[in-house]
Amino acid sequence: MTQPNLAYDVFEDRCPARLVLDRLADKWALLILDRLKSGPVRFNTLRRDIKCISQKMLAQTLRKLERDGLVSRRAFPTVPVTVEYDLTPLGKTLTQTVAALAHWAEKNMDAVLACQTAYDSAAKVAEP
Amino acid sequence: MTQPNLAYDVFEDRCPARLVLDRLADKWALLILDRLKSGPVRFNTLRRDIKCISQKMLAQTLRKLERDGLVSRRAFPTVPVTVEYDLTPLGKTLTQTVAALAHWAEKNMDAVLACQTAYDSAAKVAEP
DNA sequence: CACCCTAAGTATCAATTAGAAACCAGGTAT
DNA sequence: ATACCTGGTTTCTAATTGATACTTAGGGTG
Repeated sequence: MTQPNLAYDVFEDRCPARLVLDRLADKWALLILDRLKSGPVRFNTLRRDIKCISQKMLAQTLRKLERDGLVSRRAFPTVPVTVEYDLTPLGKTLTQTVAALAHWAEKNMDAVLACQTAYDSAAKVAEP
Repeated sequence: MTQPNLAYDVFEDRCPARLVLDRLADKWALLILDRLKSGPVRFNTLRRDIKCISQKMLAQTLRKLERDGLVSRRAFPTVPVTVEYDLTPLGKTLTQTVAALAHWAEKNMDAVLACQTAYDSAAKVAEP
């Protein structure tokens, strides 16, 4: 696993791949990408569906994802204005992976929770 | 895609799956998990390999991953003390997915960078 | 006309979090 | 004695987040 075949390496600080991973390593970004996997969604629908995301973080994260070419924005001159967000082809190449992460979280949540409880009670015993 | 078959849903705010995703949606956690995929690694090796991670964030993230049952810690009474971190069986079920994310970043970095440049120059034109 | 409604955002400010750097324990080597 | 090793913790500052309010542009109602 120590084969730097690719020119890029997420472990390198200067490597732009690190920046890209950093963008992906974001709760809201992952949830947005996952929510968009089945087709275009409007701003306020995202806001409603991704519980407790603030308007600010939604707008901010969408803008970043758009800048990165993962999400596209289309505004329709309806009234009030309609704005649709969708995955770009590049964004679509991520859906599998993002969905896998979200799915892992849902599937293994119980195990993680149990580990946390065990860890915490062990710590309580050790540290009187 | 609107089938809440699982009892848990990352889109729900109260759902613990959200907490788990939140832990995974972290730059340092992903890099640590990825670095550990090929076997146990010592603290300072992690620190050296994951460029520019601070001691504080490394210790903090390792502690969280340990609490979540994804990473195990073993201290050997050598001198100076040796501490090895390793993936737990639960942690190992994540390696595929995490590696896929890291790999995606490395593979698609150029495309993302190009999109960013295009986005920025378009913005510069639109906003004089 | 005045008033309130919607969608899709910004602006503002407090609170949380990350990062940089120093410090610590406990032991070895010089 | 002094300096150095590992594996941390503490402290302080800078950046990010979250909560809340405001904006813009138009439309419907009384």
